[in-house]
Amino acid sequence: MVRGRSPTYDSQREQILAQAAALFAQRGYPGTSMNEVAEACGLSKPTLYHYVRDKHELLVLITQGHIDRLEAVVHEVTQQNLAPEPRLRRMILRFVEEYADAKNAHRALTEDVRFLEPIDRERVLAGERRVVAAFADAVAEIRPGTAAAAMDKPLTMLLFGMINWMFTWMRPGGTLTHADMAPIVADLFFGGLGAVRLNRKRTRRIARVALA
Amino acid sequence: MVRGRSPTYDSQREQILAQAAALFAQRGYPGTSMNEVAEACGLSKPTLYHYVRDKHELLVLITQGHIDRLEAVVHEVTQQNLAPEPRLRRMILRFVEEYADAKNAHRALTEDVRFLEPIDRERVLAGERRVVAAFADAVAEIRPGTAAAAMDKPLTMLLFGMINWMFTWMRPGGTLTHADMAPIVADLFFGGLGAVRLNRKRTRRIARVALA
DNA sequence: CCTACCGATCGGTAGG
DNA sequence: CCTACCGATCGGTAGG
Repeated sequence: MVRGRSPTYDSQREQILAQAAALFAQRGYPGTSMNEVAEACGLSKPTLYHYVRDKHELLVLITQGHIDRLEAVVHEVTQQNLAPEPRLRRMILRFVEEYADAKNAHRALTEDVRFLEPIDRERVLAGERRVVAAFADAVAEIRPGTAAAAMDKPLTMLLFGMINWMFTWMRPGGTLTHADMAPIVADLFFGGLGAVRLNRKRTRRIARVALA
Repeated sequence: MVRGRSPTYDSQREQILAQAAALFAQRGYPGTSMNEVAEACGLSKPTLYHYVRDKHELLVLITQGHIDRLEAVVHEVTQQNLAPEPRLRRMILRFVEEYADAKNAHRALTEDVRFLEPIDRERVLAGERRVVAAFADAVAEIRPGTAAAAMDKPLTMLLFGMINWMFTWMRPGGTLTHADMAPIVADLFFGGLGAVRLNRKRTRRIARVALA
């Protein structure tokens, strides 16, 4: 006969993760103390430790949870069987929305993943690689041909740069929302792909590098 | 009669800044101890404190020095009196080169500026704003007209996203160098500008927001 | 330029 | 024997 956890245990834990993510986003993982996490949650430190094993577990749950949601978005969009361009446009929009909803977890993912233990870091980075691969696949289908294929990944990373950098300059209460920016990012990227593709001299040079 | 500093004082100080920048880039500012800085420099901690007043001064010198160099690049390119597009292309290339040379300082600038004291942070951010304004001016000259002017700054920030994000995924020893990427970023951006500009429906909506 | 320390705070846990 | 907490303090280490 198991008495079980408090009915509020899971929601309390979720609130702790949200507070910790906000503090990690503001002050970084090493710059955040468990005392501050406890205080932000309105809990004593021993009570905080009732809900989480240690500081490290907070970072694991925040970063892994975020990358899991991003992977879920990728799978959801992939299952819609869209053509490459609408598929990538859809993924851009859904990612920007996800970043806006989970901006604290997103910053922790981009800046604090280095503080994970190797085994946890490797699991998170594997998720990141699968996400990047899904985007790069769409880019590759939009840019068919073997010579320029070496540029699919770098171009995909430029796209991630535009959307990952948005959280550094967009104001939460501004007139321009994340949802407004998504189609602009997509237009800029798809419009720009044509300009990069048409540069034949470079394509030949890149192909030489790829074959070397 | 002043005995003066050791002739190696300034070079020793530069080496300390370089080592500290590398540690801040790896482990973040709060995650780096002065013991680690001293050890990396092959100095005792008291000797380290002979060259720098405190941990904070290291961060000030690293971030301010980097933004000063970036502003110098802006002024150098501006004085060449190029047309808007070649001017912006030149700035992109020179920035990417500067980031490659000072990637540790660049990461400290982007991630650790929040740990500066308010007065130092404000000075650094003022430099960043002048740099962004110089890029945004070139973007505005490339996209003349009043209706779409509200998008000059967001588009400029997407450009910064592409180049600022490069340090997270480019491998120092890879076949693709930072100098290779600069014209690709420029092609993608200028090619994409046309696609964003041609979207008249959105331009009207953005204009309404700007006038509201 | 060293050892030896300080006030404080770190992440984490004791007894009750 | 579980959970949900408290005031106080653990062993070590931070910047200086």
